[in-house]
Amino acid sequence: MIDQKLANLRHSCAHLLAASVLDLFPTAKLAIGPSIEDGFYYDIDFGEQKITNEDLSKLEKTMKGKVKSWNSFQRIDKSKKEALDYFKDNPYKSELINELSAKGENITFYRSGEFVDLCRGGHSESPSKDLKYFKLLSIAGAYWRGSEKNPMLTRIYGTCFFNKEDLDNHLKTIEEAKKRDHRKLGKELDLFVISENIGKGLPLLTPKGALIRKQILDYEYQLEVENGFQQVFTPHIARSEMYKKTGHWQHYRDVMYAPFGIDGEEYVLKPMNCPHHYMIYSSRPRSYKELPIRLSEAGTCYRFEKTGELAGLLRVRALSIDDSHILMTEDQIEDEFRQCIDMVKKMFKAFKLHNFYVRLSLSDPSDAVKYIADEDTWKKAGEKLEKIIKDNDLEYKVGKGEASFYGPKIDFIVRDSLNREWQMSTLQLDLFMAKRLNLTYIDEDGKEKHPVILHRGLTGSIERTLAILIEHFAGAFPLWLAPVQVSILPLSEKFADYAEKVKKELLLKGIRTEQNNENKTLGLKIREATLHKIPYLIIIGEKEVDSHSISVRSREGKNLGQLKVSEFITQLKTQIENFS
RNA sequence: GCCCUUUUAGCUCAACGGCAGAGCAGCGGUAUCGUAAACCGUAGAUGUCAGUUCAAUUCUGACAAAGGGCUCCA
Repeated sequence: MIDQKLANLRHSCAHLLAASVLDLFPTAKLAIGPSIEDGFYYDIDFGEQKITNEDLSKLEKTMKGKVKSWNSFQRIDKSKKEALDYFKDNPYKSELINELSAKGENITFYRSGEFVDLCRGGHSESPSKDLKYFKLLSIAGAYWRGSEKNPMLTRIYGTCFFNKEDLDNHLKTIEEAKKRDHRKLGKELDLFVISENIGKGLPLLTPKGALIRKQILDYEYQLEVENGFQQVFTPHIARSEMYKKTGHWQHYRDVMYAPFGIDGEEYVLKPMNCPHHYMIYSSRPRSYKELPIRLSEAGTCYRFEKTGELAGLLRVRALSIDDSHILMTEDQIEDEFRQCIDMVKKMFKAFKLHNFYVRLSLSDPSDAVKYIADEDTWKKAGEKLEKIIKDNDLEYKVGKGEASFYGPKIDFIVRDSLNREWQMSTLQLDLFMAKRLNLTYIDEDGKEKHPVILHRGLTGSIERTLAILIEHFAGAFPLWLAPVQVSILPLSEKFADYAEKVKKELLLKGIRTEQNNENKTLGLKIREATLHKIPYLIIIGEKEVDSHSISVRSREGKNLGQLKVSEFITQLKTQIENFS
């Protein structure tokens, strides 16, 4: 958590920015300027004027000059009328004032130097002394009050610290983080490409990228087998009619691609796997004895994401969801959730992802059109999930309005290299769909009942997971995930034959091995392999050939000395098997 | 989709409105080498389409793609 003093400093810096903006752009209209996790921003309506990055340094200069006369922030209480009068030309402030007054809250202004702004307070006590180490970072667009129906304001982001060292460190951290950006590493390590000819948001996995994907899926498959899941396989399209029945047509239409005709029937690309799995369930009568049925598939889905939303592998238009649908009786809910939570925890441990949090995603009753209407069922489902979270000792935040249209969910959120949050695992409780599609089972009393459905995404999206893992490991994947595990570097062509023999031995034992016979110096070969983050290098020269051994070097630069091939294989195997 | 920014060779970067230049990678050779860059040679580019101009990589506009945000979301 950010301490209040720093937040106050940053908010004060937002005031300073706003005052300087008015100096340089007198007709600009201020909206709001809060402090945020890594700094602050101010949203401003510049009207017809355009502001560019060059203006940021001008603004910084003005801020540096202005702050010298800012000795304090003084509170000024105003009546609604006085306040509205002061901001009569500013629709944003007026809107805020009217709202505050409607809620019966006090209306306070704060003065610093000659600048006065509507503000609830929380400032630096001596701005002229403390407010020195700041930087304006970027210009962005942001809709007033976050709604795309409102006008777009210009948002200026900045950051601020109490001393130069903290500021420099922060800026350095941002630079460092850019180096582990999965798009940059994806190119450098040859893991995936996005071709303009194929289309945006449609990543192509290269052999190395595809290998990591396979490793992830193989791991999950093993985990699922241990937990009683069964794999299915389903096509990428389905009749539009199906989605009209599920309600996706009404609630999900804007991310589905336009339908196309086959034999006079209307079809769409599937935006999720649920209906396909349900139809497997309903293909024959089900007994309560069969439940829970856990169907699973890494299914590729197609979603229309707006251009501006696409981001490397983190947000794509064709995504593979490691999707499962568990159909069960009501009294199996707790056990199934517990099992899935354990699987998620285990998987996160295998990926060494420790920095994640849990979000209980509920509906937002004020946005009723977004959800299937039935308040009682929603309430019941939400309470059930909250209890499950508590029973499993998970710390959580509540995400109002984050639910799926068919039910609340437990989401697992991780961060990327730029500290942005991304949802990975998701466990969704669905008390609606079985009834709606008339999915049934015969219970012990001989009566037909509707199963409860748990939608489970283990990583959520394989593409996103790949991106998160690339950034998390900075490309240096643990041995079990590394696309190339060992590279053999013969000192010269003379040793290529012996190297070939060693390579065969490793390949035979399932170690992913490459051999670099290029006519290059050893130093260069080591450099290249290290830059490609290959976990182990085997160096072969006269010594090794003579003693029937190999020399091993790790990607960290450690010389592990000379050993027998069989010893090395044993070491690798142990490491691979005990990764989690 | 919207706001801001960017686009020069496979990659990283140069070039006042006046002949587009380098390093690495590639290709052809030479050296047969002991733990992060051997040496010589060679080929390769201004995102697309308009406009202004005697002259455009450079200025203007449209389009495309990419990046940072907003909205949305796995």
